[in-house]
Amino acid sequence: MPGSALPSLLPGHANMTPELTAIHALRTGLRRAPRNTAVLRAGDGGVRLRTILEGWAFRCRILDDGRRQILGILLPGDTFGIETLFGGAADHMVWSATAVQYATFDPDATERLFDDAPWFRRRLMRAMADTSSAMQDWMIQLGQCNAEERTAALLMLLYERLEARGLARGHRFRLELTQVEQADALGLHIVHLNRILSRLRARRLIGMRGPDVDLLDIDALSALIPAPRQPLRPDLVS
Amino acid sequence: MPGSALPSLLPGHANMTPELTAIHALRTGLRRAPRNTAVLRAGDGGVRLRTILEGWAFRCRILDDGRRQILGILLPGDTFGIETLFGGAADHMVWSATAVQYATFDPDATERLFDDAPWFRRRLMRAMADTSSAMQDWMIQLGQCNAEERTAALLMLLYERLEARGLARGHRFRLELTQVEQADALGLHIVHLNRILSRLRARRLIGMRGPDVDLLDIDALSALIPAPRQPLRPDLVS
DNA sequence: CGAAACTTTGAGTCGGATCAAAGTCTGTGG
DNA sequence: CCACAGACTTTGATCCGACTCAAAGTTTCG
Repeated sequence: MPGSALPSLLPGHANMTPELTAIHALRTGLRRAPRNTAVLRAGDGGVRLRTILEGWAFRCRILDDGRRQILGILLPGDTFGIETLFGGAADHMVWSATAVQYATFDPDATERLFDDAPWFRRRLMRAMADTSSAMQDWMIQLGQCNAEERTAALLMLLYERLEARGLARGHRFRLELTQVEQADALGLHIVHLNRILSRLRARRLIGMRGPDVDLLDIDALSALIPAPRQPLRPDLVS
Repeated sequence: MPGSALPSLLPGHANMTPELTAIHALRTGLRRAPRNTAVLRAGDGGVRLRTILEGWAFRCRILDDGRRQILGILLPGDTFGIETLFGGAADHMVWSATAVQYATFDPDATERLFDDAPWFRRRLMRAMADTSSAMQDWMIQLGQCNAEERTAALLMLLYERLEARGLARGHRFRLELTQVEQADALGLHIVHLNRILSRLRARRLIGMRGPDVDLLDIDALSALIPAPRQPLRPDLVS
């Protein structure tokens, strides 16, 4: 899906373990970007590890002729730019969907901690693996699912992610993406997405008033989303 | 795209640097799997780092109702199962497209080397980042490109990857995937893929005789594939 | 030689894209 | 506070790319 549940690399103020304190110390800056600006550009070199503190952003790639695919949605608490830690330039761009606040990490201190602290390495690598896994979830949707399935999956996923970090409850949330952006995440044309949303509304599966989404019938929505095939239990096969 | 250009973790016999020798020492086993079997199952726990030595395989996910998306194609030299190094279970399955031979790595020794050798860590993380990047390449194709663009891109990509490791030349290669598999990689129906291939053949862009593919008109094929928008040069923008 | 797997072709349908235009919202400046 | 412009959403009408169903060829392999 667009949007992965990256473990936050930045602590709140409660539950400060030594590790979180160490991560906190890497924070060198707090930046703001207005809506609709590049927060990280493809090709940017150097270490640019960042965590969204407020607002929504998304990772995306753009083709020559302007077609754009949103690769993942970044919510408060999500970290991006991990790939810049290993010498590669950023391979995609991060764009703000709302005004955002994000924390930047000191490149040298981060690299040092990465080299010295096994727990930090594991945490980063785990974050990377999670992002990969989330992209795989979304690839199967893009390749195999129809517009309705994808749309339902996106809405459910965003709610779950927001809910998990206390940014939404009661099956309601504020969807901080325009329909153009949603369509680019889903690989659909806006007009078609709009009709799918109308249909879901007409069937009372969701309610929408402006950016406010209400998942009225979670069961029905879940039923729309195809489940992954349960892997065979490893101990039951050779 | 399905298929990433993973740096090989296994050396040939020429150019043995100390690092490659160290990696070589991690190899504990050589296994064979017939065509059409699971080489790595989703949910498999424990460290299962492996390198394809011979044959083709692919990473994939499957939905309840049988729909399958191929996430990446593994060629000789490609390493998979990196994500199993960080405590997570494998989140997708690896399936053999031909009979394959693959090397397995000793889990404990691998973890030890990972903890002790910065160069090894970087190599693995780089491999992971490359896989991610390749998946992003393919996501934009799945979401934004039509059947012809995707098909041309897949064929070109496979040739380039094979050519880079000396497994193909002269714009010819043996495509070791059935059309069903190609279709599952491209997110297309077989019947439609078959027609796209016929059309490319009729236009003399490609030649196919059985599994043997010949990219007859590289320029025309490249022209079909939309280019990524060049990132703004970082030094030219703020 | 026969069965199973795979490829190819035909005909028809449908989901989603495209083109066009009317509404609605948002923010900005007067 | 209002007016206006630009961005965004919604709806209608039409078209085409891709899917579906069906069946005939072809290859592969036991």
